[in-house]
Amino acid sequence: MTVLQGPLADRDAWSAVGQCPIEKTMSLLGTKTTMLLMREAFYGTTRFEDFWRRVGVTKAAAAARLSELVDAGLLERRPYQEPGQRRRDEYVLTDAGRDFMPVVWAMFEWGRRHVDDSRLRLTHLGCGEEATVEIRCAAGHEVPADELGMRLVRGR
Amino acid sequence: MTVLQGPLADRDAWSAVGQCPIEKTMSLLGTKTTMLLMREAFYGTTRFEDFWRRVGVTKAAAAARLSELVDAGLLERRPYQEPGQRRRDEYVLTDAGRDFMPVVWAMFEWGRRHVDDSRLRLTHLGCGEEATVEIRCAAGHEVPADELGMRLVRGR
DNA sequence: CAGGATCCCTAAGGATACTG
DNA sequence: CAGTATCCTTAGGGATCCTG
Repeated sequence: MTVLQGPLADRDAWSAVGQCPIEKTMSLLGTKTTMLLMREAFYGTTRFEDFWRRVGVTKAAAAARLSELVDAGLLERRPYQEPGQRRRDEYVLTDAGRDFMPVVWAMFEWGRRHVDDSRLRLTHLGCGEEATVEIRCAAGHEVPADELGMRLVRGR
Repeated sequence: MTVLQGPLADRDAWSAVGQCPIEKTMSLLGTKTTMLLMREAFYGTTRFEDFWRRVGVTKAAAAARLSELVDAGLLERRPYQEPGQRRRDEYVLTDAGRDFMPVVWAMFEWGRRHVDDSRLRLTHLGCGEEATVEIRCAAGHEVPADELGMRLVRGR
């Protein structure tokens, strides 16, 4: 599995490292509804009504989670106006929101392979090939489980 | 964003597709404790005591989530015996568990970049380069948000 | 060390009704 | 359409005590 390097070798001496980013991410966005709202945003949904109906939750739940997503910076409220209607807001992805795609699609892929047996496939529209979520290094190698390590950098 | 192709173009006509794998994955494994237990498993933790202590939860919570992970097939109980001690079980990753790595490390990466500002970095031990979680197609292209689509395959 | 049992608390959601 | 307000239920988790 993941190997801990240098000062990290002793898993119990991690106090200097601080709270884990996984924990912070889960505390902020770790509910089923939140993941499904992000899925919808990736599918192109922007209107409140479409969000709660497609995700299958009540308006109250959708409103609460959408506000959290806006506060966390993954979605942005943008005003729009339909002819003859009053001004409303729609929810659009920010860069931080788009950056969340690997999380959502990694869950999709795991579920598809190990529980769901779904017929849906992620696709690269550019070339038509199937797409997957993978761990890869800056040199371009795909990183298998036993070659993945954790390192502590200094400064920022 | 993600573009829906062919019969999927109308997001509201998805009844044939069935329940989303993301939803199933979150229903099964969507708690903070579960994610942190998987993080520990990736770090190499196998003993019950280490799990609950390092994740920072009570033994009751750890036992409940670990059992779920075993039932879901991500961890496996394996008997071991220390000299002079009774037989106990340790928890080791299965293939399905290793397959869950992109989910956990994608969360890690998002949190590190957008909330935590952590000094930890994923590393490819083979070459020493930094590793990230990315979406890539079978032809080897990295897939940007606006080139990711969803397709419905037939049969299995 | 590896749990199971009990009691209490909190966050997330469902249902339903109401407003601009 | 886009929410807000209220009431209720449930799952996850903390604390504490007990057992093999």
